Amino acid sequence: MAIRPAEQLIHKAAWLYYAHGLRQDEVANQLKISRASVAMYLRKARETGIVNISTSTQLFTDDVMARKVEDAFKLDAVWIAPENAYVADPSTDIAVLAASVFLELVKKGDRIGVAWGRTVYTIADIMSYADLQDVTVVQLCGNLGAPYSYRPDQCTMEIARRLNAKGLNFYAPLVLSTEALAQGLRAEPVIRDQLAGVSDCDLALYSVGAVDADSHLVKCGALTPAEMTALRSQGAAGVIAGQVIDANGEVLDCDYNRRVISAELASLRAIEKRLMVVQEDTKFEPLLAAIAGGLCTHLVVGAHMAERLLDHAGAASKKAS
Amino acid sequence: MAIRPAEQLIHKAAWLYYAHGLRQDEVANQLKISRASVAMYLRKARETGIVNISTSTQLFTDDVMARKVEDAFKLDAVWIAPENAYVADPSTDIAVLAASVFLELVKKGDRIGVAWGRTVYTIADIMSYADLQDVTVVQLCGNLGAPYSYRPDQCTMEIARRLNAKGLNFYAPLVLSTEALAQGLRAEPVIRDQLAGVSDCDLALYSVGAVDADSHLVKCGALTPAEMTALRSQGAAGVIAGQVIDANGEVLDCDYNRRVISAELASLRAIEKRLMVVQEDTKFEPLLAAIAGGLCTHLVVGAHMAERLLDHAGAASKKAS
DNA sequence: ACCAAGGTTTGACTTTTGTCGAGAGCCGTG
DNA sequence: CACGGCTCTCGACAAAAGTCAAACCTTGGT
Repeated sequence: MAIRPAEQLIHKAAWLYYAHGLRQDEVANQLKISRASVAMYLRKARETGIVNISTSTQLFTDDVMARKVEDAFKLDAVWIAPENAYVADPSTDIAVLAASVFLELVKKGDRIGVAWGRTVYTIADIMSYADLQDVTVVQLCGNLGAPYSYRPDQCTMEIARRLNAKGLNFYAPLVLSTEALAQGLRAEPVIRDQLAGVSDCDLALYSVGAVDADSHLVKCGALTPAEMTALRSQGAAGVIAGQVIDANGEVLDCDYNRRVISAELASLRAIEKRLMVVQEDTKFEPLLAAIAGGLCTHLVVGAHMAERLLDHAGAASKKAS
Repeated sequence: MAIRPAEQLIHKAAWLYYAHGLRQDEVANQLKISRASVAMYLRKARETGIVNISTSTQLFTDDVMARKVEDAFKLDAVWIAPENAYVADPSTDIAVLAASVFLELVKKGDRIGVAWGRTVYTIADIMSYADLQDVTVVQLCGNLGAPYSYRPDQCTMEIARRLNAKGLNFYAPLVLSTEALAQGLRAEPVIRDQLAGVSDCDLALYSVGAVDADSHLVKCGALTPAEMTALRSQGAAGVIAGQVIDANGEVLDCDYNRRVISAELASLRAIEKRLMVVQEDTKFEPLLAAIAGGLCTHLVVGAHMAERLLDHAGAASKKAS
């Protein structure tokens, strides 16, 4: 930096422009710089989180359907992204909504647990910047080998960066080749502390993975397609933070899970706000499993998925009566 | 309204524009309306608090001076508005800052106590809109006769309006002619409940009044200039929520105070965050009194006032040693 | 002392946004 | 059922904001 006009000037410009409502050229005059610079500073201010532009996500919770889903599944809050595309790329719609919701849920001083996956990374990627103080973002599960780009540590770091928060990574592989080694690693102080700290989180952000050949676990090489199929027949219904869960949302008793380094589901359940985001319609079963397991208090889904959830709940209650 | 496109459309437009980052003409296309309408909706969205643009007030707390004041007076947080005008009208600068700070301190579900005065009204007036849910704004003290425009109920209502919150007014005169009547009124359920509810607040916003002929109490006819002078010689040092306090920040034992309907200082002290805003440099003594009385945990002042505070603190500590 | 690299600043240009008055649809009322 | 009064809507213009390449410092290395 030249003479580090950075922070100070950016802040002043942002202040005059956004708080006082001056025009850019007025700001330029006050600060004795060119209007072009002001424009640039303002962009930086937005990118740094010095100014915060957020839009209320009310509309998406106020929806009747959202209320029904809340009631049917006893969730604290549900947001439904209207599928009836009023936006160019509907697939990012859920992510944009999720990012807004996330930012609305975060408070200063919070500790946030973040899992991994395409969904989470997409959210991180489009999330706007904020200036939360004393926020810590912790990684919920071990890392995966290189080939894939939505690595747990990347998700954690990226979100921490956007929030101006501290990122707490831990470097252990997500899955090891033997159970004994996994146990050993889990006992390692660095790892143990990290995992123990998960239950102290105020907010968790994750998605749920499908149990099929398209799963990240397969793509990353943690499991072969064949193993995945086998797990499925053993009752696997979804993947949470790298762990395979059954239809009740409990850890599936299988060799793979015993070799995984990740936060225990009990720790996750101890987190007050568990924000789950599901983009793909194909993840219906996994989502049901996650909800059944109490792994989600706050939910962001598309309209289509919401309908399926309601249908399911309706059918279930009819059968019960 | 034609077919009440209001909420829904405004919200969608705001969403596409601010969250998705589309341009106005793109939004117009999506929504099948003209760009001009979009521009109008967006303005409404901002005015309704559907979108929130806030700028961090960090710069003003990060200041060295602010830290010193915090330490010297044991305050939780201090914001200093630089007097060295880098803005056209420096007097509103403090108010703008105060409004931002206020919005930063408010949380969803909060209960907020608001006093009255020019300062408070100015803040309310320039405060941007927000969409806080479940916020209640309560009036801290009785009302004043008509002539003056910064009436307690107006301040309360205006702030409530900006926040999309519920305003809780109570209609009693600030000061009565006899002590007996005041006592009677205070015992009245409507009034008593309101006053009792003050200590449940999470945040208070007020300024401190001067004890001179310019005081609002005089201008509003609650006191004559002569009475004010008399109070001054009895030890009056400032005015908080309509009550006269002495240099220690305690209620002055005088006839006037006994006739006032207002929140007790003890209730005010029970409020976690007490945000005091002082615009005028002449209110030095009153401010000292308020601080001494523990009536302020968060403070917004101008640079000049901050200097005087520090000088005072420095002198006091020197004398002590 | 000179040069290259990196970042900042600027003026000129383009795109985007704000605004205004006119027109159009809807309602309650006489 | 025609009439103001009302708000919403639109097109066109003016204003403001965004962008870019070039000029310009500052710094650190050679």
